[in-house]
Amino acid sequence: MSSQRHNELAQLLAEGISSGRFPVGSLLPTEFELCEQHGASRYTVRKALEALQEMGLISRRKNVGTRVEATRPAAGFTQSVATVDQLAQYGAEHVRTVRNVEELVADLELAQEIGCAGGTRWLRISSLRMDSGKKARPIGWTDVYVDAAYREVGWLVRETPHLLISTLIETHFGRRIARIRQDIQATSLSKTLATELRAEPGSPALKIVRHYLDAAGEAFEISVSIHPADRFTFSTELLRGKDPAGAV
Amino acid sequence: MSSQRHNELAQLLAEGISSGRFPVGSLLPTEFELCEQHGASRYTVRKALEALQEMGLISRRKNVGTRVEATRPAAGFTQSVATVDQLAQYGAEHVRTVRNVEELVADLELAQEIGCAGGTRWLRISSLRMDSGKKARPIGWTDVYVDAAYREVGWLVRETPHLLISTLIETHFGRRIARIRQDIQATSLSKTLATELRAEPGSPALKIVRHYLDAAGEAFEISVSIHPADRFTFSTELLRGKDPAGAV
DNA sequence: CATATTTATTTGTTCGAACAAATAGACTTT
DNA sequence: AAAGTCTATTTGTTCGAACAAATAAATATG
Repeated sequence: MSSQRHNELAQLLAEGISSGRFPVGSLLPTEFELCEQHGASRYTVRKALEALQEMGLISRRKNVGTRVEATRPAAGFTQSVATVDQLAQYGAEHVRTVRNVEELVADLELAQEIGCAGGTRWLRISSLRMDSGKKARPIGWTDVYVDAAYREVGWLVRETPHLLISTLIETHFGRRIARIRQDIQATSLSKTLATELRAEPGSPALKIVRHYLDAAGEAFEISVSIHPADRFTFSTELLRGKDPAGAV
Repeated sequence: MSSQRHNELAQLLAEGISSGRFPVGSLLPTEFELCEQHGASRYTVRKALEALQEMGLISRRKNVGTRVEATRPAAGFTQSVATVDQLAQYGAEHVRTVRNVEELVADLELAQEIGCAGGTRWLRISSLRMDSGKKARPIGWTDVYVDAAYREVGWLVRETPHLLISTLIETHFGRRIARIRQDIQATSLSKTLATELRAEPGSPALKIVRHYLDAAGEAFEISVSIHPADRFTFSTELLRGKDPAGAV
């Protein structure tokens, strides 16, 4: 599999670095020396060094050489989400069915659950997430708490069952999401929710709480989603970033 | 600055892609064709394609060619994780206690659970995650499946209870993580796990499955973590990126 | 007709060679 | 001694060539 020459070499060197044979701050042998020492072409040597460089283990400068920077990779991974829909993992095939819209004041229990100040006013929009088609059971229940100033979305929301509420607020009120905080927990289904979702009471479920924050850090929308365990998986893909600009 | 041949070529091709001249899903000219068309060596062409590949604009397969995957590099909201530790949300205050190391062949059930091919060989390292201090109950159980080729980590792992196994593999074997896929589900605790974790059997728990993939997309490590609902919340913060390339 | 087998195509890996660009260190000049 | 110049060294870029590995498509085989 990975027994290509440059992979082997990279591994060898990485080992030498982590073992301390090539201490941080010291210089590795030059490319040509490495060629001789390992009987490899310069291409192979360079490809191996390239890998170490991407891991952030070494840096290189002309007429200086290859300097050891770290004993182990500390590179960054990033998740990239193009749209908020994508974050919520609701595609066009998922539709919202609004079950209840209600204005309320956060008591202590609610404040605790969604992490807001007690006594604040919210519009709560409760809805089922359906797998657009058919008779299938819903994939989740969502309570969206919207800053009471935007109570008009309570109307809009029924007309556009495929749009996310956060999108509605962004487009209709111009309040731009700057940051989203997302907490994922396991929980078990309450009796009332279980009947709505046609699932077993007490069975395990995924609970996702999202805070939509503006640039000032104020949460103007908070959503709480409950998904029965067998109907929803939250998937994330993290990619390693380049950052050739040099190390931290 | 970037007037190297391969940089120019990369830019040219990226432009062709975003303009629609090379639509998503279509195939780019073959390497040799690009050589002729642009009077460049194959090395130069490949280096340009490499760059596009890292941007996620293209994918490549032998005897198929170079397929256009996206018109522009993904942007929008990004989560940034500096280290793999951070992703796992294990800080220095969390320590691993290895409970079992075992080599096994994936049967259908396991293949299903961790999403690998049936019949593949793995080394399974089972451990408890402790809140470094004290008498507190463990925060989770982790089964790490490592490509059987790296069975030696079975030893290393006991000597360095604070290092993540993925880090061990990167430094000792030079196999670089390019991508991490993470699936989060709700589940309920089995009897055996419940006793290990000193929790109620059948109580809800968070199950996190991570695939550590190399550049070729092959998973060389898979971890399955189980956290009792009340002891662990998975938190994520997404920031809106700039993306001057134009909006969504 | 279904199943191996072969073949052609395309990307992946490796080599050897040459010149370019940067720069540390030695050398020269003022 | 300070400033500029040269030079040797080291990484960076580019070329040309050859073979390996994967695999889609064509062909042969049962």
